[in-house]
Amino acid sequence: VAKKNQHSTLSEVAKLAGVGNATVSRVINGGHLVSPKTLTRVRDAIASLGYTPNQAARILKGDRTRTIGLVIPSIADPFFSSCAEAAQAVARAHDSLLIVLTTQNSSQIEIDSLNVLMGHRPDGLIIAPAISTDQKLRSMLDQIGIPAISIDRPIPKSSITSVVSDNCYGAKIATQHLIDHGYQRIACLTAESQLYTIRERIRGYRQAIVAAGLTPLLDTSIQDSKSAAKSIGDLLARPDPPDAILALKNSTTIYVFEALQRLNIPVPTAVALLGFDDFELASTVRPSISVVRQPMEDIGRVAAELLFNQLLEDGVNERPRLRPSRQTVMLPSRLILRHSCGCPISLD
Amino acid sequence: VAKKNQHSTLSEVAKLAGVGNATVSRVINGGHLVSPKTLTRVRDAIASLGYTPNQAARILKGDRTRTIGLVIPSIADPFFSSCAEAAQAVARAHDSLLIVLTTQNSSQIEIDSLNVLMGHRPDGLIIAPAISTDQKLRSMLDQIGIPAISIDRPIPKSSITSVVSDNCYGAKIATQHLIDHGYQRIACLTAESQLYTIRERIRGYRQAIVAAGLTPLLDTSIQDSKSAAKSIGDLLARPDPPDAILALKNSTTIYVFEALQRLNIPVPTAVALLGFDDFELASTVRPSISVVRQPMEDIGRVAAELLFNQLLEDGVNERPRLRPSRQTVMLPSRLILRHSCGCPISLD
DNA sequence: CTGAAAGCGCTAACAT
DNA sequence: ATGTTAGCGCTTTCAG
Repeated sequence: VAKKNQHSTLSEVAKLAGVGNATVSRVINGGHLVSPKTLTRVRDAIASLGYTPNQAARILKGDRTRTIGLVIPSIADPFFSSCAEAAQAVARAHDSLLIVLTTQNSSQIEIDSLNVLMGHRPDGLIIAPAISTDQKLRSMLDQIGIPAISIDRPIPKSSITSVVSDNCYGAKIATQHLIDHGYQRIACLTAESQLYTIRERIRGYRQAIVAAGLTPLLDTSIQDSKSAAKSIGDLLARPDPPDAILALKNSTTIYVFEALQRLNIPVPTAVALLGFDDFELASTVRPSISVVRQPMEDIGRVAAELLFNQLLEDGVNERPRLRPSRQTVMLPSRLILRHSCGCPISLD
Repeated sequence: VAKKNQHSTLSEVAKLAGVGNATVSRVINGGHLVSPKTLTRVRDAIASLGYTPNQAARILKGDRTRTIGLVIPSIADPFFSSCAEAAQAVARAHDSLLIVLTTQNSSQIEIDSLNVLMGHRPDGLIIAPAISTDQKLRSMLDQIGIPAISIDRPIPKSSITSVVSDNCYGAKIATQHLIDHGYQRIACLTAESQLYTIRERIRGYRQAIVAAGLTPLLDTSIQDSKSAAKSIGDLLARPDPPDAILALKNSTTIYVFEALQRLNIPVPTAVALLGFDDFELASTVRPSISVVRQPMEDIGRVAAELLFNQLLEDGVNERPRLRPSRQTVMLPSRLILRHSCGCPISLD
């Protein structure tokens, strides 16, 4: 007993308007080549039936589905939700639907999500890989046969273009800024040192430190404010205690700030602090926290624009070019100076 | 010159495996009623072709599309992205896809989004109405013929179930808490007083104030920390200056905090502060800020669960019952006590 | 257990 | 300017 779909169909509209299917189809696709009278009649029929074209049927006809996929670790993470918002705006401008799937940073869920997504035959796809070195992911992405772009994390050895922020440079100028302030022993604190973004930032930190003839001091074990406090305690107990701290990711910045506060260590006088990733209250807390700000929205926007560019090109050339040459687009981070690094800027 | 879709099809799998279409269909739908030998053969064929069933074609066959829609003002807003994350988890558990569309709080975009969404024939839909009193929205929702649930804001005069937090009660206990502390002149600061949520909170504030025989003191003009400072300045200049402030929404809480800080007004000694909506740094700033915390994830989760319940029921009864009786589900807010209200809790 | 065949709603030739 | 018709890829009777 098939429960008949209660949605009206194109044929019903055609019948009601007393025209053929093709005419209705023309009307819903812009109404060209249709006489004004018919146009009105059909539009009235559509309105009175509350008809909406069934996308599944259109998609089934082939070619473009006007759908793109976005696969990200989490939708609640400000970084990725900003990317998603920007990507959605671009998709909308191209008259396409963005389907967002989350992976919780699990490779398995990622593969499952990709399979679900592919069932909907997206025209293209943007992904922030859970584990960018994952072999399965790489081969899967090579198989799917639609343009893909990675964000936040490049996929090594693949031909996939990626859009990332200039993590290395951002960390480098941040470190350099601390050096310019005259700090000599700059510690670098972080977690998740296996991630591409973090490794890049560490690299930037190292470059600046070495170039200045200083000694790197790295602790990658900051899981929460407790471990931050422990780390800072250990650091300060050394014969050569740090006079500045560079935190390489959002949570670390906050944990370090909390720890310094709890340990009653005056910032920036005893120890200066410079963090990564801006957040709403960075300018409100005392002292306000200087940070490297990543262009989150830009990453989502540029990735989506690049994707649609590829789609357009592929549409023009008959067969999609084997692969557009791989590239990595680096978007500039910005140093936001506040008080915690020792800058004498006045609050407003 | 139609560019043939490069995806393989069910028929191709069938040909390769040397079986009929129906058999392949059975395999991808669980593999019941198929002999083990055939099963393996078909599965191998599927794997070697990298075949993924085309959802559009399945959907076209009718019945369930295993898709639900979520229409929210913004995906970058922590409140809604938390809802979205929770709803997606529920959808996934029901083997369904969640399609998220944003409205920027514009009624027009909302209607457009709804139309786009309906083209994909979702089984049901969750919506946080841009303007919950909007007449067009209401009639549209009544037309679409699929179960819908609203979140955060009920839709008056409609039969749509909604899931909201107990804004009124939350504001009431917050106010009561301040009263219990002994504050006598409690001002209430907010913005967007036309929104349902805010109106409810104002109601709760009033109830508590009046019940205690105190005088309400309301300012709904807090747009930023500048206007917060102005408002607070005015308030303190009165002959009967407030000794406590209740902020009714996230941004107001922060603006007020910033303003108090900038004006060098000691909290909670000169003026106590209690805010709405928890945020990551509420416990980090000094003093830490007491707030009413809304169950954001629960709202998304419960709404999705309710929706799937309705879908299941509708599936059982032949025709969807005219309308399940309308209801409003209120989820409890919680008072998170920290220092800003005057509580002597020790930080940990 | 398995296959043949009839559509699902729409688009795109091809006719008229 | 408009109607006819053949599928798109899949599910689902209905017969073997």
